[in-house]
Amino acid sequence: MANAFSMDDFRKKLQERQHKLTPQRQEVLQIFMDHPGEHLSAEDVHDILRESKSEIGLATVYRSLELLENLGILLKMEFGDGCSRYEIDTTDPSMHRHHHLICTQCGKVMEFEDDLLEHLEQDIESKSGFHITNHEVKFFGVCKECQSER
Amino acid sequence: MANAFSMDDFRKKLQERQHKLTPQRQEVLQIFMDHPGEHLSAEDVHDILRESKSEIGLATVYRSLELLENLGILLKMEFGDGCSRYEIDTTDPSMHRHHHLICTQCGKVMEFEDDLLEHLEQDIESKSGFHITNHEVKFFGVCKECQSER
DNA sequence: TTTTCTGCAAACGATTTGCATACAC
DNA sequence: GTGTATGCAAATCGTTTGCAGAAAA
Repeated sequence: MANAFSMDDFRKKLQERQHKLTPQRQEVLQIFMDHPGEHLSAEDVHDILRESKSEIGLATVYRSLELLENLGILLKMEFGDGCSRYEIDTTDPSMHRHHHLICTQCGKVMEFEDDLLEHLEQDIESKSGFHITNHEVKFFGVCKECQSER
Repeated sequence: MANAFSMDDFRKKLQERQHKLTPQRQEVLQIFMDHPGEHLSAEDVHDILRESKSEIGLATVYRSLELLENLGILLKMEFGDGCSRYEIDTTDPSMHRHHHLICTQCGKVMEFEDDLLEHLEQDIESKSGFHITNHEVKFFGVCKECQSER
């Protein structure tokens, strides 16, 4: 089980780079642990924090998200709605990245696991000399629910 | 050859929706026809127009791009550099969409043809009930040139 | 104590919009 | 002529940054 991520791991990663473990950073990370499978924007995080208890400056939220991304804890992604969204990076070397299905009617984002792209990556690397480090796949369409509504 | 796109097709599409064929719109489309394989932002288009001859308001460029996208003539895409980019939509039912290889060092964007995703789409549709209308695949990595520079 | 954070407000860059004028039809 | 488009400048929205005070280490 490579991804039982804990606050302790977080502390360690911070120390390695002489960063400090602040309550704000803990709270931001905690939100992502409490909302698995969601794709939260900076505003989302800020709102959730406000609702629960602790007000954190929006700028601090942005800075925390950037830090968490640099530490490899969060993944940053864009769904075309004008803001960046994040989720915990559950990638481990033996796992396959998941793809996103984005409903163009209700905006819902679903996830889909697949490993078909492994072959494609190898093919691309050998044909183009490009060294691939990451990929991002988005499918746009209409979800089941929106299809049944008329 | 389904994609010999012409200004006449453009005129027709505009008329269908009671839009007008203005010189500005023609020039914007012409730029994309003159720059195949490039992924131009609104600023890029505006700069090219300025360099060549005709100054067009930036707002008009944005409005033209949006219109061309709605008419299905341009495809809008994001490469994570903070702005939307466009290229002529060369999709036709018998062709496969191309993917993008984005070099995270020099920012270069290359294209890659593949049809592996056809199977994946069918798989997703049958498993999830999601009706896929489009997809977008990006590979991030380091291009051949950047690899050889140290 | 020293260095790194936070919060605020101001700055930013891409994109959008209101409105008066200009132009395609 | 009539309705749509343009150009400009102002507004907007997400995100970033400068700086002084606060808090980890």
